[in-house]
Amino acid sequence: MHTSFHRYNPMIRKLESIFKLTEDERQALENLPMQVAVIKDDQDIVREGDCPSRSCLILSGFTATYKITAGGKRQIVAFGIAGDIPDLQSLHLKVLDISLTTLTPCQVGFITHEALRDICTRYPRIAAAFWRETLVEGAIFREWVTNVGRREGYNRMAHMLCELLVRLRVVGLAEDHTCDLPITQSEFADALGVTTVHVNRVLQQLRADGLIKLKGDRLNIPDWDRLKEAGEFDPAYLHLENNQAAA
Amino acid sequence: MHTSFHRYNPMIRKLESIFKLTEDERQALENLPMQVAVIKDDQDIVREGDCPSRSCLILSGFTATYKITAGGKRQIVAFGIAGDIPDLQSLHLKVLDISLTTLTPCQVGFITHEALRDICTRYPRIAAAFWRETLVEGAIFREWVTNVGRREGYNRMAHMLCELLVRLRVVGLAEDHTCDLPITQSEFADALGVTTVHVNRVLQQLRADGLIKLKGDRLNIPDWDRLKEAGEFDPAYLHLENNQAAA
DNA sequence: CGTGAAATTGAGGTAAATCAAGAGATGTGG
DNA sequence: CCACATCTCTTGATTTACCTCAATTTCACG
Repeated sequence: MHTSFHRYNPMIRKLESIFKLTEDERQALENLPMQVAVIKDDQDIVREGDCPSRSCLILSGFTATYKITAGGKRQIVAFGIAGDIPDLQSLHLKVLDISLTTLTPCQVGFITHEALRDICTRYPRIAAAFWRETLVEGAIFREWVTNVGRREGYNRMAHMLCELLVRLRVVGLAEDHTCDLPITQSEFADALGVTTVHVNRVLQQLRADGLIKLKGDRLNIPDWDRLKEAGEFDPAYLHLENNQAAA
Repeated sequence: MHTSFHRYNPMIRKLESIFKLTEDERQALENLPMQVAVIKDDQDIVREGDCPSRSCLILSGFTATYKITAGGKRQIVAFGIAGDIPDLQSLHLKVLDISLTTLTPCQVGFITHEALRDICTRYPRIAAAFWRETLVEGAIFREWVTNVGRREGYNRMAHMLCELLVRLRVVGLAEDHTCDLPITQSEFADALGVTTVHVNRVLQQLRADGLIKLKGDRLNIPDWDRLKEAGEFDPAYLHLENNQAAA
């Protein structure tokens, strides 16, 4: 079925960059029952405290996984892009400890936990691949702790931009050193643990230093090596194995 | 076998607080081949970049999972206590993105990935339980990002102490509101993304406010409610389900 | 009882927060 | 198509939480 192949493209593409799927496994993934929905921007998909019975595959658009502190501040703990399943954890953790929102209009596919459990039982390698996905997600969290805990604003932002570009490359959403990046400065602030004002100043500095060109939703990185250096960025934690996107 | 039961106690105890293990499953866990080792304090168990062929179950003692930035700063991204398998990720992620060190003398059990894969194949519920463990670990990382990104030193430290106490309770290493906590101020600093000096000042403030008593390795929390409030601590992210330790 | 690690204290400096205001964008409805 | 609201970005002035540097004191322990 061409349509269903197309739908799953970003996730399958990501899995195939690590595992060689058998024809059977690929078929099983393509035929996973999925309810596709189009969601406006700034809409919560699930909320902290929910007990969802399905998980959400991002087909297009950007999402943010976030928490609100008792003091009312928002911390974004992850950005989601095409191919990600940001709440896959809910397959094994009953109550959600995070909220998930769209940053842009998104096309998402809801897959029931039942269907996911079923495919995991029948295809242990797919189960391992999903497990692995959540482990990579964990590795990214570790890097974020380090980024927020031990780097200054300037380098922190540089690191974030490096990560986003590489992840977008993996799913074919970046050509070379350019990509669409519809994330506002205030959203970056919530992800980096700084204020909007500071994000603004740091971005200006990065521009002035010739490390990035950022205009509207469009990011271009004229000097990848220097940006990587500024962000102390080593893509090893993304566990892309031999994927060229890391280069 | 009494000895092997004893060895696995902390991990099995943790799993059983969530899953009801069948006799079969419990036997399989107790019989997991494990190479027990005693390790001095401040010894790396594995290092970033390693490709280990086994994972490490902590039987006793405290460990830290950390990264070193290009600038030479250390960020601790997790504390490990009895029952944890801090490098279980290496089962599916070939290259380690973190280093693991002992903070105190530790008794650890090395379990080969082969043995782990084998038990996961034969007991899918155990596979799910291990997967779940790594998901809870991920949830803790998310909370740490939030803690470091959005709370001030004082509240950040309060939060950390709350988390440690609850986790120690789960494995029976805390009575009521008291526990052994052999973590130095400089280690707390590396975990919280602040300096040792600042940790010291913040701890003094917490003591002065009557929220904690901390003398040497011994932590006592005279006013749990106020400490929780200061740390904005809600144990939901630890996903303890009905475990009393969360109370 | 000495010795090194851990904890503590003080003084001065800085990255980033806060507060406040304005300038572009972008979109909506009349 | 313009008026108006709203969101995002930008800039400046001031404040502060935390850092840096540098001693000193306390403590654990062989």
